[in-house]
Amino acid sequence: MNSEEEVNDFVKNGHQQYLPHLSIDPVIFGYHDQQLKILLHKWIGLDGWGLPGGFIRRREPLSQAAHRILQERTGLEDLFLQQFHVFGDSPYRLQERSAREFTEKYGLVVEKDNWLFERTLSIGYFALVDYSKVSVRTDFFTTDYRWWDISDIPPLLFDQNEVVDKALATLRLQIYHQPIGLNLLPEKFTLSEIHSLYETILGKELDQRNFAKKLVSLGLIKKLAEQRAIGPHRSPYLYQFEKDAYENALKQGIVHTY
Amino acid sequence: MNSEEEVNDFVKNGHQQYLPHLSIDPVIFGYHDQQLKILLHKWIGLDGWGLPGGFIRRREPLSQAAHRILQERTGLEDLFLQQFHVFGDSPYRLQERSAREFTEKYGLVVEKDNWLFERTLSIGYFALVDYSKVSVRTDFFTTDYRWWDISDIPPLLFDQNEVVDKALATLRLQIYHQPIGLNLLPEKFTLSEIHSLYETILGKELDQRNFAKKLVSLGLIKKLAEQRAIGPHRSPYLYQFEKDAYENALKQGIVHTY
DNA sequence: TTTGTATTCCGTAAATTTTACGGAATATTT
DNA sequence: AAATATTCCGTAAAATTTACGGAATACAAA
Repeated sequence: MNSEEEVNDFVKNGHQQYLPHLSIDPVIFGYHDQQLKILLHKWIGLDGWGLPGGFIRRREPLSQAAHRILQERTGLEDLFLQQFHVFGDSPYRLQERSAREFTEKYGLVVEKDNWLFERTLSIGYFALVDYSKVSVRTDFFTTDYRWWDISDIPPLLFDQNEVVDKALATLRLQIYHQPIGLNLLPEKFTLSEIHSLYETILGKELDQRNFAKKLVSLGLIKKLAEQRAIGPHRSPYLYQFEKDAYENALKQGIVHTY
Repeated sequence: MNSEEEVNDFVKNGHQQYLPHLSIDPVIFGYHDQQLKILLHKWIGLDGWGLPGGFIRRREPLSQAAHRILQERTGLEDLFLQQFHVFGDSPYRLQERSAREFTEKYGLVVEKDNWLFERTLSIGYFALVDYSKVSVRTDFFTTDYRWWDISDIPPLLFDQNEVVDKALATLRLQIYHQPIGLNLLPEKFTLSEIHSLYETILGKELDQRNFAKKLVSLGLIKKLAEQRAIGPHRSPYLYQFEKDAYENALKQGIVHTY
């Protein structure tokens, strides 16, 4: 959606294609090189940073909409994506927005009862991706984007700081119950790599040896015979996820601590 | 909403008062006397059992709407009520319903594009109450109700069996991380009572002694000096929740097993 | 070839938590 | 006083979690 024609059509006729009152706002966590970031877009007019949201098509299943929006924004398919909460309490979520303001900011003429100004509840999803593999796309409303370190999130639009906080809390709770890493690490990875991943996401240190013991004893990873030469020091062995156990743990959940 | 006038107004003009495309469908778990049940209403016309749902007012915060709906249906305020999932994937949730059918079943004349026939996503909440303290109210659409044992849920409308299953799974997972019982047990209760409560909810046996030890060691309950005379046998001591620890555990979560 | 550097690899003992389990105590009824 | 029904208590074994340091090794530089 970038040409003026498309944008106009979206604003004027979007309600025919999309459900009003609802948006999907994904918190996209990007991990790479021991850093955990989230993807934010700069919304023009509103002049602030916000989540890369989208709308649900009228005959589109909810989870499909979430995947589509993520795909449109990042080019990624088939990743860890999970619904975590609906936000509909904050004053921002109760307010209807003004058409005049919109016209001033975007230079588009719209009617007062345009669907975009109605009260909108936000369905929060979060995803976990390798941000070095993402090619972010912007559009008419979002001209710029940036990956922000989670320790350094700027003030966001509406109640989206709350959304991000809750997403992070959910992710950190979840990692105790479900495995993570399948699409974030190379097919074959070292213990250090997966260890760093978990430490970074949880934001705290984990004993290297006990951590590895735990994952192995849960049957989630297995040691390969291969090693990887990466520098002037002993070469680490490579590990692989046990797909079956991994899938199973995703579904069933695991009860444990690290 | 019971007079014909009110119902007509709701059907015709409800969209002015309520958000379309969204409903709140609470799964109300009722516990009493070692039985765990859920509240279902018999929906006339649709001729089946379903959850006692409701709609969100246009300027009403989401969680307030959930509490209101519960209050309207059960008379209860201030109880354990929690959002757990949005349902928008099942074919039922994509379908729009037909006006003709509606007219046939309810004898109300409605237009084809009435708001009630549009695709509706369901925001799932679950609550936990003492069903002996509930006075259920019905309305024009729901003439009858019944508490159904969770092991014996009938086929429900739409995708609501899935909703109920997920609610139960969430409850059972949650009880490992957050305390339960504050509004389900008397102010002062015996170990047997709280033990039965947990066994019933989890649907499995828990060692009596270890269970009590755990709750005490977590600081969630404390033993009182009083006993309660209840039969031709030794009288049990009474216990009370430690409110502070309880509230704290609700917020922070506990990591443990039983 | 040797030496230095950076990183990986491994295992055990102590502490804590969880599990398993049975017999004595006691309030009431007969 | 005896019978009945239920509560109360504690310990030992098993399992899990935690804490922790020194030898091995791949490469680079001398």
